[in-house]
Amino acid sequence: MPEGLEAEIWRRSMQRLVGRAIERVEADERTVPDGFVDAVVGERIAEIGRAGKVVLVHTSGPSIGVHLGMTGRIVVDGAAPIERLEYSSGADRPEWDRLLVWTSGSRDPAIRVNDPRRLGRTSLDADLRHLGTDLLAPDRDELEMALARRRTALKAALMNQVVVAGLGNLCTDEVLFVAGLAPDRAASSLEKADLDELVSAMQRSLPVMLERGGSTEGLIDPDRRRQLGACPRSGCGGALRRSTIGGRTTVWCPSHQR
DNA sequence: CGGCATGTTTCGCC
DNA sequence: AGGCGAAACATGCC
Repeated sequence: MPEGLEAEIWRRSMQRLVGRAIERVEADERTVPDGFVDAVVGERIAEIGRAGKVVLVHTSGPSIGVHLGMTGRIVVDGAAPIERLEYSSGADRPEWDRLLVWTSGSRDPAIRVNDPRRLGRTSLDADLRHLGTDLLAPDRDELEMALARRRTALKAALMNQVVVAGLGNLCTDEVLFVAGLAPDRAASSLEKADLDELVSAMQRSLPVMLERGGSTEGLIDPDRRRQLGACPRSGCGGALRRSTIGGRTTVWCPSHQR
């Protein structure tokens, strides 16, 4: 579920936690660093941030980085900002809880990270300097330089967090679809006009998906990813295709993406 | 049962 | 040396 858009939704929903003190923490030792609990108990939550797909809980002590892997989600004060779990039943079983944070004056955990597949990780003061331009505020020149030095397919480059922080499989397919760029093009083959189109597509499509609820809310939605069928771009008349690019299932329209 | 899944890290090969 | 693709990781679901 989590790409940068989901992380942003959780970041916003966690603003209410600012100012509270962390009173108790339970963590799955396999998904947090050594000494994690002792390092954060007693600290006050100062600010909630985001870096790409990572939700950052800045405290009066260390900064906690929550990465949700493929299937993780965050429940805030007992309420889930994102209920829908596309690739699981949504059962939300207690044994899938990986991190529980209780704060002053709350009965439910203020933060509950639930992750069936356990590919998510929690970090302390992680070095985030290697991340590329953010998916919700793309810097055209930075993106141009990053893409120019890649020799992979365009899609693989965009999903690399060093190139763009926060883009995952679904958002990348959506952005390329809107931009009219083929995912299997060489990343370094983009011309000025292609770059403009790519940045514009990110600026137009990602905020809309964000407001609608996340990565599954684009034109290339989960139903189309399964069923394929006609290209949803008006006047295109092409047919969606499924390919493997950059090791990931890719849905695109060879008719208008070039 | 086989295959697939919104992600990252590791390994081996250029 | 550094970057790339495939495999590994871990678990649930169709």
